[in-house]
Amino acid sequence: MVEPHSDKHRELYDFKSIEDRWRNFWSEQGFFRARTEATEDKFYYLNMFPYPSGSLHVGHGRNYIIGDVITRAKIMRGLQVLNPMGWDAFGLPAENAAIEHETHPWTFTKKNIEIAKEQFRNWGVQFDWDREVTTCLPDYYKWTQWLFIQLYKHGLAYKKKATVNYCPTCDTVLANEQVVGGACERCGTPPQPRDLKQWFFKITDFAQQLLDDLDKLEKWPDNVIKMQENWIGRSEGAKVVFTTTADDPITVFTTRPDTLWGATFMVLAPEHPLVDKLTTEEQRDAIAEYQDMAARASAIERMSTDREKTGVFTGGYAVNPANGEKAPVWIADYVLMTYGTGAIMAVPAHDERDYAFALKFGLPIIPVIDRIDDRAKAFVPTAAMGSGMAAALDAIDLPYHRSDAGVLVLPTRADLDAGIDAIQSNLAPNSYATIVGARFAFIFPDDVIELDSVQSDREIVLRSALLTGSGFTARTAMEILHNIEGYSELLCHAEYGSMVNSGQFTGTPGDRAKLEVSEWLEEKGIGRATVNFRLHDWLISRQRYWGAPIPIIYCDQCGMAPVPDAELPVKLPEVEFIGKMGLGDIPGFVDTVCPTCAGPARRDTDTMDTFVDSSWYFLRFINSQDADKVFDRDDVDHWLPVDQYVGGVEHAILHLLYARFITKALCNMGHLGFDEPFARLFTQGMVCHTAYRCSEHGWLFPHEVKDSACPRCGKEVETDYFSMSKSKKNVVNPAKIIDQYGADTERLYTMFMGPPDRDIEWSEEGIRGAFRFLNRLWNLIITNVDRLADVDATVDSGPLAGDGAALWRRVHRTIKKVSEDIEDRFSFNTAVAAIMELFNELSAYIAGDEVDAALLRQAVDALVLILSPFTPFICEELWQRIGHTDSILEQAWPTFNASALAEETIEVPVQINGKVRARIRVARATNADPKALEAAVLASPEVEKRIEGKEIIKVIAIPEKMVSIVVR
RNA sequence: GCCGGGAUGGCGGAAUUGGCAGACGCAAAGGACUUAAAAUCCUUUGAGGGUAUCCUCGUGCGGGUUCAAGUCCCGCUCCCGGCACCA
Repeated sequence: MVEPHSDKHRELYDFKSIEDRWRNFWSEQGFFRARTEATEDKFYYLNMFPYPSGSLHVGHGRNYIIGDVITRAKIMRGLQVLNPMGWDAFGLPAENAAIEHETHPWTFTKKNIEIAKEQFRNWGVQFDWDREVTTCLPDYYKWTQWLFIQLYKHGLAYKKKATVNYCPTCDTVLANEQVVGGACERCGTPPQPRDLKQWFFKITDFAQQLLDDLDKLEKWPDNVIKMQENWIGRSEGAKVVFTTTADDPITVFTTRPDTLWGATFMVLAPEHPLVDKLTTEEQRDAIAEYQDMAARASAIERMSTDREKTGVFTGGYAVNPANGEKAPVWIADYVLMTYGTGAIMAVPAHDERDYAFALKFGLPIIPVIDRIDDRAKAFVPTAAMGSGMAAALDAIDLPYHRSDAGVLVLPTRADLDAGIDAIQSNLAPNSYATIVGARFAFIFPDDVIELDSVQSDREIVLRSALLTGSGFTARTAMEILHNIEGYSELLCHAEYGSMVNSGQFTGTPGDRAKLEVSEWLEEKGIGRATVNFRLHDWLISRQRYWGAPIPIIYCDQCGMAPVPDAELPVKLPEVEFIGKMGLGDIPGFVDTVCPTCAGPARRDTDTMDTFVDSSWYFLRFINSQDADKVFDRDDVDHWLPVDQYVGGVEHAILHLLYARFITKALCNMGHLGFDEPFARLFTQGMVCHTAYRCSEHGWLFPHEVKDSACPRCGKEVETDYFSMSKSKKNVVNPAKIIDQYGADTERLYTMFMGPPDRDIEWSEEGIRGAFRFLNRLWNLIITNVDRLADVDATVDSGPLAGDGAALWRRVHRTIKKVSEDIEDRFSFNTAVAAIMELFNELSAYIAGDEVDAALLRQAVDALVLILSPFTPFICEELWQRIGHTDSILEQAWPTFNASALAEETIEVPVQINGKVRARIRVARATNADPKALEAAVLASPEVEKRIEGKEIIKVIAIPEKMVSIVVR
């Protein structure tokens, strides 16, 4: 380490005064003000804008510091950078806070915005504040309403009935997130379902496009792409129409039209509209009771997947169009009204759920798809073993298991006939055996009955009952088989095998079956191939105050009409205290005049989902100060798509899907020239911290816990890592860190602590490490300011040797690495590590005997420049101290000299029999040529010694990598 | 259940295209400075053995491919996330 001559007078790293000096500098200089009309290469960086809920913690900081690092580097690259910020300010928490404090939601929101802005300033995180948007202000939501009207005019916004959760105690509609554990989050009352007419956006029109265009998003994380795929949930199948005992037919969606012949019953969702018509008088009470229970159960919560199947027979029947069989119609809550048509054809032999249901309620199960693995099992109960059975089975040489209960034979498809023959001819009188898998049959002494139809199912049950006598309870053949040990895995499968027991389609191979049946359905006019999506239309109506009012007017004479553009925005009424009510409860709000006939009319009293506000804000930033139009088409086309979008993975589905949908919709309408809003997406991980919890008194602040005991009851507290949140009392306040160590230290540690896409634990020790590094950096440069004065940074690398040459190479290698890590790899932790390595080498070099002044200058300049995006305050200060007069942001990002990357002599590891045994230095030229490299290595004394007296089998020489020698 | 992602020293993590495992930082131990402590600086630090120059083992587990595997293939275990009775 350097021994500075004037140690006692050395200036200490006074981060407070340094950071105060530069805190306003960058924004005052306008470095972060993007010129909309600029023609240089642009870079639109965007962080997901926050909901202003209170002060931000160090975990939030991670998000914005990433953006600040990237944009500072891009500015130095000479790009026209746009990094705007705004507030996703509508929503429930503000409304709740307003209710709690008896203030207006805006009061709460405004205060939080001020706090957050000050926090950004303290972090040194810069935005183009001239473009700030706040979704709850009329100059923004005017355009949210404009967007609604555009969608309405293009048929993409429509009204229909939907169920909401209504809390009778609070006398208000609850948002889904207000229903916690099946009860109102505030009063604990179970909510009641209520049907209201509500607005929807027709996102399903874009389902296929939203799915297809995921392929375009090459620079999105795979997991987000997958989540969106799952959410859209495309599945290919067919719609099939079943006639019924009521007048109306039942239409079902199935992904397996090839299993139609096995559809032995139908199941409707309890709330399916046809239930009423199909229900017979005898069943009416039972059906009503079940419907009631289902309605309540769905409100209480989705139960786990593996709960027992329940359901009730309606008394009505449908007709299977494939084989004319009567299929009883049931209702059950495992069929969802919200997917497909709300009705299914149940194929119990090839669907686990239908199988369980059929078994429980005694409905016939007929296999119609062959096994693809050819496995089969035949069971002969001990009582059915005739005298010759054992010998006969031995004779055909099949594997079998014997137990007290009987013999379980394992034939393959080829042995089936021989096996059945052997069993049948050796059955004891009045007994039977069974076979399942590649073939389903009951083997009676005088007959073999295949389980191939509902009739044969009945016949089998009758004959078995006769032979068994009293105690026989099975209602179906499959029920008999289900009770035989060892059979269960062969009774139901969902593979695509050849069709069997399916009339003229029997024998159709599995890879064609779906298609051929679909075509046949279409020919017969009883169905057709259909694509179904899990994605539903987007319900945007909210019965709340704190949101953008839906700009629709209802007139008794003229019907429904949008508010004319000139009358936008429809402002939220300014009322003192809102409480739990919606707009309908505010006197005077609904009253308006009809835009068509000027007669009295009513306003829509709902507000829009806050996801609508955030589904287009990235467009508004381009022309946010334009009061006359939402955006300028040319400007928006130039600046978008967003080059880099960064935010939490919790928005991987809804926000990103809605933003993509709105972009596509606006593009279709001709408002935009692009149809994907975000070219590149990055989702950062959360910052976790220890949280303390007492089983009795809940979450505790760390300072409350002494000797891991609860301060109130003395009980031992549980500790675990959780992402920082106020409710878990484990947030780290950046103000405290900044006060103690400075913003640069927080920034450096935040970027250094781990890969940015992963969750990570905040560590107090880590912070001190970052602080120590900045102190070392400060001390080294400040104590060497004299040596740097008036030196030109142009290095003549020719005469450099030894440590000098090594440092020179390190400087250039580090520039390359840090550039790639920041701009391409999103690997800030390794960029910081590389800078630390450069610093360590620089320190050692300075402490040495010979110091090349130009090299020192170049190294220090480069170090300060490439570190500056991470720690802008200290770097800006040092930059001035070492004699520069311009701001760092006016400097070009340093470039590396390619010739500096390669060393003159390179150390080549030598493996002998797979283990590294030596390292040989060879010249660069030698290393480039495999032959020369091999020769040089074999000739080296160290290697010679190692392989002496051994036979060389093989030598692999890979230039730039290593040499591997195989000896014996 | 299905779909993603992950597992590397005491800890956070690095190894970018199959090529020297453990960069960088933290923590710990020893030393220097100090009356002392803190701060700072120096040294050591995957495990085991020889204690020198070196050898053996080692990236969740079990196999495999290869001159060479944290990295590729097959089969598991555990953890995290998403979806979940989706027909």
